[in-house]
Amino acid sequence: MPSTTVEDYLKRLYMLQQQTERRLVSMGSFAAAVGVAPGTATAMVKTLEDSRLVEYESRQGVRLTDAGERLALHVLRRHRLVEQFLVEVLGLDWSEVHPEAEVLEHAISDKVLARIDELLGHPEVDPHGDPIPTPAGDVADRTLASLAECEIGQPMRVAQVLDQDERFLRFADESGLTPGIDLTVESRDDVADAVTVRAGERDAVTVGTSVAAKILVEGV
Amino acid sequence: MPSTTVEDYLKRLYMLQQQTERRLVSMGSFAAAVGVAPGTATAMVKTLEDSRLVEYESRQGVRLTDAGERLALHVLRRHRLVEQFLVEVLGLDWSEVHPEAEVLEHAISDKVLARIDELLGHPEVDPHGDPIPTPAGDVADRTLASLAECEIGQPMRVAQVLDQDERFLRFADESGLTPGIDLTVESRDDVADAVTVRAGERDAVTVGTSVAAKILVEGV
DNA sequence: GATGTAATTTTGATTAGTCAAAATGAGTAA
DNA sequence: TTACTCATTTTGACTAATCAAAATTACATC
Ligand SMILES: [Mn+2]
Ligand SMILES: [Mn+2]
Ligand SMILES: [Mn+2]
Ligand SMILES: [Mn+2]
Repeated sequence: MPSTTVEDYLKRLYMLQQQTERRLVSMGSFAAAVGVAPGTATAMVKTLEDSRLVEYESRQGVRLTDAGERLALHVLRRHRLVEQFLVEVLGLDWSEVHPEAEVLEHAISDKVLARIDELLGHPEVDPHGDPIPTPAGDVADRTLASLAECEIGQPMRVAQVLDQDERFLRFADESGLTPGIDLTVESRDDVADAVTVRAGERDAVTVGTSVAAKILVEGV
Repeated sequence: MPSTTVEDYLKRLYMLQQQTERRLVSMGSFAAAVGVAPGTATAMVKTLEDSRLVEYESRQGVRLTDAGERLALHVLRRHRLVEQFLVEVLGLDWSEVHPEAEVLEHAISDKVLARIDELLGHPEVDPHGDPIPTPAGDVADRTLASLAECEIGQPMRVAQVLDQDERFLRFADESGLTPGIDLTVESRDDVADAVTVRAGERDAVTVGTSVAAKILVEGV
């Protein structure tokens, strides 16, 4: 029933909300995230408000209602299950599935989604380690540290990579920074703005802090 | 690049053309097949003509150009491969895949399509026995007889079922009239407008001629 | 040839989604 | 207070896709 466009707006809003205090998202950041002109976002937010999918206070910001969040999580579930499917069943590379899923997430029926979920054995995360919401709309919230802040010298395991960019993901792959890989942070240099990690037998890899911040790890 | 709407118009036009002499399709039948008002079809045909996807002579009819046919066959290929995939890989029933494919055919990239094709072992027909166009746009044209006209008493094999309706397909399934099944036409009664067929050990099944005409068979 | 019918095209409107640019307003600095 | 700045909203316009209903036209019939 909701259009592809509406689904994308809601999904974006959900993701933005996760990073804001009081879940309130400014029109400016919303428009930028969706990739439309500010006035377009204002217009769309008003129609979403009419459909009771968001709450909106002029000049204050916008936030999802419960119905809106439910829908957003449903889209997110489709997106991530599709990504996992494309990698596990069709053998695509994790660096190329995001744009595919961005389209397919709007074309998968509940029935097909359920079959995919089954075929994959009800996975909890997608190829990037992003948690897959349950059909009921629950999202596991692990509190993960990033390579930029975790303890030095402790054995860690990569759990999640916070960037869908194709080039970034290929780089992460080549550097052995993919979900499931065990490693330790060898050193951190604030002046050089760099972090050095070692994964098993591999050569140590040094990356800038902004990249380190996108690799989330859990204790092992 | 072409919209979902354009893809559907072209696919429909291709299928209609197959049934007309000189490949010329009247506006009335085109509009009806797509399910829009006559004026809507006229408007769309004009924009398709601007894109050189169809030839159009006012009050005469419309026909695909080579470029239009190429595109139509590409959509048809996606549609049928998706149907086959849904049945073979995800285990959906052949009676329910058509509407799913009607949406998914617009959301599958060339890359994903190639992987699906590979995973399925390059099938030549979809679950209904419809031929799957090659990537180059070639369609195998078998000349099949239907149960309404084939020879009586000869061993035959069901090759294709010409109706995507869910209820019809469930009925065909229950009657054992699915692609691959061997059978013989026992008798044909013009007065009763009925055809009786027997498949292996099963009880004989009698159907009306209009149904018999939708079940295509090949000699075995 | 005149006329009637039915298919087709044209016209006028509508909805969803979008942008550019003008108008507005809330908060900051003076 | 008064001004200024920058985010936000409003306005006016556009495209794709659609429909209902009026106008046109090709064709068959008388
Ligand atoms: Mn999307
Ligand atoms: Mn992902
Ligand atoms: Mn379709
Ligand atoms: Mn089919």
